[in-house]
Amino acid sequence: MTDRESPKPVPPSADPATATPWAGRRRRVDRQIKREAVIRSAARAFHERGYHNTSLDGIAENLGVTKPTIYYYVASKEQLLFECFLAGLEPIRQALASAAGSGDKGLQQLRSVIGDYARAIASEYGWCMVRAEHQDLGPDLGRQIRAMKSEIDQGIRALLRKGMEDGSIRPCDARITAFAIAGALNWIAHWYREGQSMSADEVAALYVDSIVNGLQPVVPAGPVRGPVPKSKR
Amino acid sequence: MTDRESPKPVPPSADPATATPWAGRRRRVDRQIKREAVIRSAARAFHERGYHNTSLDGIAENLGVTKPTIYYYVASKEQLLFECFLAGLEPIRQALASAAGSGDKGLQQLRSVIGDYARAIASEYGWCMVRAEHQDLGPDLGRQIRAMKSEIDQGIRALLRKGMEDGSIRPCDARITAFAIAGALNWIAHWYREGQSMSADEVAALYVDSIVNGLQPVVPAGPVRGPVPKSKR
DNA sequence: CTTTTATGTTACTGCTGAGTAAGATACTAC
DNA sequence: GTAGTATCTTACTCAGCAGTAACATAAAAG
Repeated sequence: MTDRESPKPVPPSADPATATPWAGRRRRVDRQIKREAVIRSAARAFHERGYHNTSLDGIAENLGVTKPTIYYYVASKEQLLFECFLAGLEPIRQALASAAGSGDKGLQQLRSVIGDYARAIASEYGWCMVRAEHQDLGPDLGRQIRAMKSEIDQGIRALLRKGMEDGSIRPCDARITAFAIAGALNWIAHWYREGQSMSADEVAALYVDSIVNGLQPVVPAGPVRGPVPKSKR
Repeated sequence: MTDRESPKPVPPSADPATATPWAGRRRRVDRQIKREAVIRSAARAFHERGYHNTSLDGIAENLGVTKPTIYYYVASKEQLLFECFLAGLEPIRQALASAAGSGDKGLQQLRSVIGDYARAIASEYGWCMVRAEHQDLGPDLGRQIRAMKSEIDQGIRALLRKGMEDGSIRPCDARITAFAIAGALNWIAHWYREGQSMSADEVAALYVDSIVNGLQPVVPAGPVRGPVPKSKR
């Protein structure tokens, strides 16, 4: 057949996104780095073709490697999706944690979380974080994912309630509003592509504005509170 | 129940959701009805287990039938997903069309669309409408789905622009805002389940409120000309 | 009753892709 | 050098499932 001599001609990838630790001849590169490269490559592939339409052979090929190598770094395809999920979730967790650390009012904390959340979803792992389904993972990992998603949800609801208590957020149904906010943000994974017209920061800013201010032409109920620097006045 | 004398006596099967036209002994039932039952059953299964985790054998079993029968009514699994998508999309199309028919201002039209959209997503086909991926369908059907999704998106953007022109909607980025609105609504498919605490109408109303009014404690600048209440502070 | 057609079934095929066993090769340590 | 180990490959197995062929039966038509 077309079986030429196949001494793997490693493609010297220029784009850091396609870069692979298997580029050079060295074999003993930090294991952790290779593992992360596997996860990263998987995340990109899942995002592009969807989890079920992505084969491990394909992921391996993108890395210039064969399938068993994947298994050398990761236990299973499920595990791989799970790791991608974790990578996408982590920044969101941190966003909630750091917001809680500030002494700001509820609305201001929420603004900060929404911005960070938007940037996280726009990242490579955003899609996996949004679309990792418990149905695709065994009962054990499935439960874990559900728990973590719920944790984020509860965090947003808590901020909403806090804002309602301190008067920075108008009274609303915390459950539904949290769903609406998360949904709006999660959807970013469906249309945003890096390197297109808008940067993640720009998207984040517009989302904050959109969610916080809604659609109506409005007048703030009072003088701008809190640490709103140099912009107005 | 309120099931009156119907020309189609399907005695057994209590829950109308699980009802199947293959219940009785009669074979010659309206073909269209059976076809719709297949699509409906598929939609439910896709929603529960995900498209790729659902086998046609399973769908058939739920209907009390075997797989080749499915193929008697539908050309392929892809086609089946496509039909579910169409069933979910149609009400949204109608919502946009009927809103455009009214003489209302942009914001009011959008309110109406958001409500109808929310109800549509909460329906059985909502999940399929949101989650049908062009990657799961061949190039032909994939293109069609993309086109229709884009059509909805453009419809929402048009309403936003209209509202901005007639002053009923504050100035904003139509593209991003449309994405945020659609995302918030689409997410309903991920958490809403019929027969739980909230009806689709209640959800729809809360979504309209949330999207239109945002989070800030505000006072509409619209018809009410009165001074800003000093309730706060 | 006989023929035709609509509707279903049983019993397959064939492919794709996850996961594995066993062995090869390069790196490190001694 | 040689032994030991980390890393990667070739070459499989095996199950699930979309899709099909060929046959069966009920209803309608003549």
